[in-house]
Order: sequence, then structure tokens, then C-alpha cells
Amino acid sequence: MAQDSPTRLGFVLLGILGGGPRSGYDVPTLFSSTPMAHFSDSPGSIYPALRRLERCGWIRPVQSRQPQPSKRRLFTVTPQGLSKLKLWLRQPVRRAEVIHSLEELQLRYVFTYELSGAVAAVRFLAEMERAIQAYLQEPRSFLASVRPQMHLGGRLAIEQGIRWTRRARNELRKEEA
Amino acid sequence: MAQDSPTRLGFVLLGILGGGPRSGYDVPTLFSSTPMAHFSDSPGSIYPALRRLERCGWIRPVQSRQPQPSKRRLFTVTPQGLSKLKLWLRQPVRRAEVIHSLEELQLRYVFTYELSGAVAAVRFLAEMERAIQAYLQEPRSFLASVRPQMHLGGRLAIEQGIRWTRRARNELRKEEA
DNA sequence: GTATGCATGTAATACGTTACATGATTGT
DNA sequence: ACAATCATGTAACGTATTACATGCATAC
Repeated sequence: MAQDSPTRLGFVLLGILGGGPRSGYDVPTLFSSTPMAHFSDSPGSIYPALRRLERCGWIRPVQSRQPQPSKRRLFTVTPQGLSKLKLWLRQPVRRAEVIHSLEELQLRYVFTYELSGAVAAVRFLAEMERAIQAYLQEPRSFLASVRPQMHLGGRLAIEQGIRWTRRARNELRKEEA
Repeated sequence: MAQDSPTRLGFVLLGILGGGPRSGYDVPTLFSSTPMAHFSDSPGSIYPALRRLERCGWIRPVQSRQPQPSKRRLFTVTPQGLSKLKLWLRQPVRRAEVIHSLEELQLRYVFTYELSGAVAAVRFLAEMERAIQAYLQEPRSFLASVRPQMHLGGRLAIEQGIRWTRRARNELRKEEA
């Protein structure tokens, strides 16, 4: 069932629409040159995803009062969709996400910032940092014994995450001041 | 055609087998707790991918001389597969990869290290850093004007990349000494 | 009125995911 | 003999990808 478990692209669309009414055509222009675009910017993925969200009742089309602004079909997040979005954003940061999808965590950070502001974003980054630290302190001895080089590569890849969270928190603090 | 364009998982498998004969069962144990596992560690993805690679002639089964070591089917990279792997690793680092798949670049770094050693890995990191720098110096003015916050998030996400490459290069230099 | 870009959509395909199924091996 | 783990495999499903198609603007 797509009823209760939209894909990552679905949540991305939801997050974008959370910032105001957008059309499907806006999505690639907003994300294609951003390092958060791990999905294709092709219409073949976006429009079906929008229709899925609409079927779930998470978004709805909104007719613009403007005098026929071409064919653009704008969508907004419904109250139900907003609560689902918040649920996604406020999910606890799990070990599996730290390992497999650091990028999804970054996406959640961005949308938390936009939806709830800098304070909430800083809180999220702190939780993210805790989770990454916890993972880094695991033994992982079997990896070290099997392939030391791979261990090095993996460790470096994950350590970038914690550096990023620290950096992001500093930037946010500067902005608040 | 899967003949000439294997998926990312295909290259990952190729890279793993490049380090010596492995079985399909080895893959999840090598990668599941590593931040390079953006694919599922389930057999439903790995075994079909192995068969695709075998059909392409990039890998081949190798019968172990050991006295019937259970049912493990070991694979090795064929000469043709090795040249394809090297082609993938030595691909120039493009702007699109910096934006959309930093993780694939990290994978290529790891396998470059294993296949060609530290010197080649450092060279790759240098190229990666150049590409990231070039992207960071682009104007990206439209993003800044539309959604300043998103701009911040995106910039932070990409800047992690360059920090990581620098860090990795330092680690490698220490190791050489 | 022809071309170019805007904006949405569809069809074929292949891949990953999830869940289930199977046989061999080891231990007790 | 029985259970648990090892190791491989299959089937159903949904979704991303790629490429193509459509209609409407606006400009020249």
C-alpha cells in the first residue's frame, strides 16, 4: 500500500510544498542543482509521485486566482499531509539511517529548518550528532580484520557526517545572532 | 540493455570481487554496517545482480579447490570486467556526480585505493576536490533568491564533501609515512 | 505562422524491495 | 535426529528511469 508509506521522493515533494504552493514543474528547478537531488528531475518520477500523494490526501490542487497562469497546476499540503510531514521530520534518528541514508537526514534537517525554524533545526542537528557519535564508537572489529582499507574508507565517509552537523550548527548560531 | 551499463550495485559488486574471490553471501557482511551500503543487503538484489554481471562476462564463477566448502559459489572478475571496473574508477569527476551522487564518488575512492593503492587514491581525491570547489564557486543565484534557507542547507551539504576529501588525503599521507 | 520554450503527461522497461522458500551444513 | 544457521534462490510488487508525446503560450 502506498497509503501510509510514501517513498523518499514523496517526502521531498511534501517538504517542498510545505514552503508554499508549487507545481510539479517547479521541483526540478528547485532541486536539480542542489546536492539534495538524489532522485531524477524527470517528469516521469515527479508527476506520478504527486498523484500518489494526492490519492493519499496529503496534498491537494489549488486553483490560482491569477488570470489563467498557463497550465501550471499548483499543489498545497493538506492538514493531514502536514502532520505526516512533521511525523517524518520528528522521527528519532536511528542507527540504520546514520549508516544507510545520511542524505535523508540532511533533507530532514533542511525541511525542519524551513518548517519550524532555526531552533528546531539546531535541536535536530544535535540529535543527529549524537547518533553518529554512537555509531562511531561501535567496535566494528570484524570489518577492521577483514579489510583494513575498506574500514578506513567507511570510517572517513561516516565521519564527514559529524563534521557537517557541527558546521551546520555553527552557521545557524551565527545566523541567529 | 544491461550489457553495457550495469547499475551502481553492479559496480559495487565488481569492486568487491576485485579484491579477491567472494560469494554473494559475503557482500552484506562486508557492507551492511558500512556507510557505503545504499543498496539493500537482501539476497533479492544481490543474486540477480551477480547473474547480470555473469551474463555480461564481467565476472565468472570459480570452483574452489577446497573439499566442497558448503554451497558457496565464489566469483572472480574477468579481464574484461576488470577493464570495465577501471574504466568506471578512472572516469573524470563530473559536475553532475558532485551534485547528485557524492556517495558514488566515495565508493570509487575506496575501490581505487584497493585496486591501485594510496597514490592513485590521493590523485582521485585531488580531482574530486577540484570538482567540488568548481561547483561551490558557481553563482547559484537563483537558489539564493528563491529560498535562502534551502541555499544554506544545500551549501552545507556539499561543503561536507570537500572537508571529507581533505581529511581523507591527510589520513592517506599519514599512512604512507 | 513557424519556432522555441513551458508544463504536463504516458508507456516500456528494469531494477530494488519485501517476503517467502529451499537445501546443505554444523552442532548437540 | 533435531534445531539453528548458512547460502542461494524465486515471485510479486512498486517505483525510478528513459524516452517519447502533447498542448499551450510567447516571440519574432
